[in-house]
This record gives sequence, structure tokens and C-alpha cells, in this order.
Amino acid sequence: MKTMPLAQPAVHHTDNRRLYRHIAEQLMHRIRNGDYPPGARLPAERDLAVEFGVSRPSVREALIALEVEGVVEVRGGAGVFVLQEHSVRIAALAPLPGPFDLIRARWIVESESAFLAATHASPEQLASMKQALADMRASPSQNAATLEADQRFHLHIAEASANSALVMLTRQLWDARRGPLYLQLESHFSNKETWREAVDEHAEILDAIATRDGRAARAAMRRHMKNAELRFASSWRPGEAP
Amino acid sequence: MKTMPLAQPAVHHTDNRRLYRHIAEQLMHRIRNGDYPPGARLPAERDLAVEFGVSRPSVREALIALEVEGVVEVRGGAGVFVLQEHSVRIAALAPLPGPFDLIRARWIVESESAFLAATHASPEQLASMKQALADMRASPSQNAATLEADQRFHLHIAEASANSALVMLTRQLWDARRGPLYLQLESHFSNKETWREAVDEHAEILDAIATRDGRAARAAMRRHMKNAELRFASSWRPGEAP
DNA sequence: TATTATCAATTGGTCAGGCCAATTTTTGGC
DNA sequence: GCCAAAAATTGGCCTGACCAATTGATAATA
Repeated sequence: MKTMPLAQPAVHHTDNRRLYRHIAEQLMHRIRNGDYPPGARLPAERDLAVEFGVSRPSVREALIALEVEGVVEVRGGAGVFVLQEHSVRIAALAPLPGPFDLIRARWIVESESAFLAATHASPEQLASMKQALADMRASPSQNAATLEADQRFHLHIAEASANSALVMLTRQLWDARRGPLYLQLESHFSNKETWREAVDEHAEILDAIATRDGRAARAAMRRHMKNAELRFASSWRPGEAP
Repeated sequence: MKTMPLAQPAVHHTDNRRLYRHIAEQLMHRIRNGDYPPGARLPAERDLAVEFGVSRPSVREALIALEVEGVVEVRGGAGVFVLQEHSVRIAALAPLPGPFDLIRARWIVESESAFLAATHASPEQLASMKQALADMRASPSQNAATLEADQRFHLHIAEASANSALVMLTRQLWDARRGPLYLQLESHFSNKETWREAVDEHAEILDAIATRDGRAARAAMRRHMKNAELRFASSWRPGEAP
């Protein structure tokens, strides 16, 4: 028996394509509306599919979107439950830390990552660090590309620490740089001389890790962070506190 | 013709359930690693399905997760493309760190927070820590309430460090405890004796901070973390890695 | 030759129906 | 009433198919 002639989706989605998005919006609307209060269980995937006139995979996709957004929790065999708003929202509302707080936190976290990386770094990870350093060297001054390579370098060190929590923290610290008054300052304090210094500091860190000298790696990272703070401070215009 | 006997997924996902998450993580890793640079087109859904040894719907679910995360853009009929400004969103989908990684990361972060707190803690913050400690003492063993008080104690220390980035990191480390196999273990390793030990360790930390002895505070926090790791390890059932 | 129109291949979009594993609910026995 | 076993429910994942949009190659045309 051949497949049926393909029913037109009952959900009238004006936004072309992305059916799952439309379903997700419908569900989100109901949740906000209180039809599905926090903690409640949504109808079964099969039932939702019938109700919306779509297939179960489409409903699944919508539910996954809601799950990724932190709205619902999917418990296998049990059901889909509305999540009472939790940590994510709170973190989003918190203001981003200022540049100096970030650098000092990185001083703490990344110096220990470097220490651990000296022990655990694999040849592949060392190669990745070397590549990132080369990408930094490729540019005579700081720009968007070198900033990306810089982040890549530090993240590779965190990954080489063999501690996924440190990777998570390092990522968060770098993500926090997307703060409001950060970007313009970035470009401000970057002249050729300070940039060369920064690159050389990275080279020292990499050398220490490559030679498996944990203490030297930690010391080099701490120097780098302290110097970064100084470079940042020197480019600071008085009258605006972080 | 009946359906084939159901092939076992080639991707060996240790993290129970949520296959799409595993696939999304793999793809995210490649994107971060530069295998799929910004603007590049990912392999076709069908090809990815073959490569990962999963079905196309599973790949689709992973891609939708990445799309919701803002990492990729799906253009119907054309392909899936890596977005340019994906940096911020890239963190959320990463798997939660295991308990041991978390404790070691806390050893690093919170010991320095304690050191700084000894210098900067205000009388109000000291009072809050004291209150949290009292709430912990109020219960003879560990439960949900004491866990909350425990978190409160440590967050107050982070706030007393006068570094908002450390607060952010500490919050993230505690949020990560929402991991899958964490909660059941929590209740497992809590007998009255070990709980009393833990509470006493907190008291030592608070004493050191209250007397403005930074080095002692750091040392006390490191002892606490090391002991917590030992307590956790002793309750660990062999055969299940984090 | 350069340009454009057409067609075929590719790729995402969606549906249908199926079996499995985990969970929940019901049922049956004590 | 209480507890264990069976049945129903539910999410997890798979196979295979067809449609629609995009893209690139090909042929027709100026």
C-alpha cells in the first residue's frame, strides 16, 4: 500500500517553513497563558500531533526547541513537564561583570588550568594551541580575528586541563566579555607594541606547557593576566568606573 | 515487508537518553574546533546521519537544537550554515561536568573567593554566612534544606570577595550540580557523621574569614573541598564513571 | 561567445507507521 | 489494606517515502 496523498498541515503557519517553530510558539503561548502551569504535564506527543494536525516528529522537534530554551523538561517514559523557571533566567538577568573582575577571575581559573594542562595536554591539544598562537602572530595588531584566536588559545588550555568544569568556567568568562563597554575598549588599547607583548606572553605559556612544567605554566599565565590587567588599566579613561 | 531489526546506534552515548544532544555536542565540538568555520555549510542531514550511524530525524533534532541555540542557520533546500556570531550561545548545550570535575574546580575558585572574602566581607555578609551555617546546623543530616543553606553559605563568600565574576562562576558551578547522576548520590553519602564533619569545616572557614585571616580562609576552604571529594569518592560505586 | 532558459541533482520539510525501553497505572493475590 | 506482577502509557529512535525549494549543470538562444 502506498503512502496516503499527504495531508495538508492543519496548523496554519503563515511563517513559511519551520513548522516546529510554529508549534513551539503555540505551546509557549499556552504555558504563558497558564493552560500548562509550572510542573504540569503536557499532553502526550501523539496527542499533540493529532491536535495540531501534524506528525509526531514535528511535535518532537518543537518540544526539543522548548527543552533547549529551558521551558520544559522531557522525561523519557513519563512525559513532558513545564519547568518552573530556574537558574537560567536568573543568570540572564544578572549584570555582566566588569573587565577587571573578569581578568582577576581569569587569573585564578586559567592559571590553574595551565598548571593542569602541563600534565594532561595531548599532542593534538598542543598542536591546536600552537596553531592558535600562529594565528595570533599572523596579525601585526589586535582585531576580531586575533581576538578569536586568543580565545581559542585559552580554551584549548582549559580543555587540556582534563577538567570539563574548568572548560565551562573559562567559556563563561570569555562569553562575559560581550559586555557593553568592553568591545570598544578592546580596540582602544591595542597598539602594535602591546600586542606583540601579549603574543610573546602566550608563547611563554605554551612553552611551559609543552615542556610539562606546570609551575612555570601557572606562573606564566599569572604574569600574562597581571600584564593584561595593566595594559587594560593604562587604556582606562578616568571618570568612568567599571 | 516488516521493519528491519532496528540497528544499534553507532554513536556510543554514555549519557543516558537524549541522542540528539550527543549529536549536537559532536557538531558543536567540530564547529568550535574550526572544522566547520563560520559561514561554512555542514554536510547534508542524510550524510551526517550515515556518518554518526543514526537516523535522519535524530540529526534533524540535533540541528534544531543548534538552531535554537543560535549556532547554525538552516536554509531550506540549501543547507545548514554556521553562523558568524555564535560565540555567546555556544556554552549552554555542553554536557554538564561530572561531580569530581566540579569539586576540583570549586577547590580552585572558592578557595580564592574565601581568601578575598577575608579582606572584603562586610558585617552584613558575615552575618549572612553565619545564618546559613546556623541553618545547616539545624538539621542532623543532609537534606534539601541543608543543601540550599550550603549553597547560600558558599555564594555569600563569593559575594564577599567583591568580584562579581567570581559570583558568576560560583553560581554556575552550583547550578551544574543539577546534573543527572548527581542528586541521587547527594542523598547517598550523607550520614550523620560525615554531615557533622562538613558543617564543622564550614565553621572553620567562617572563623577564618571573620578574623580577617585570608590565608587561613583559603586553607580551610581547600581542606573542605578536598574532604568533600573524599566523602564523595567513598560513596562511589565502582563500575560507573562520571 | 555570452546569456538565458530549462532540467536534473541536491537538500531540507514533513509525514506515516513501526518497535523498543522506561515509566506509570492498573490489576491481582495475599 | 498492601504489595508485586501485568498492562497501558509515553518518550526514544528507526525506516522509508514524497514534497518543495535551492542550486548547479546543460541546452537553447541571441
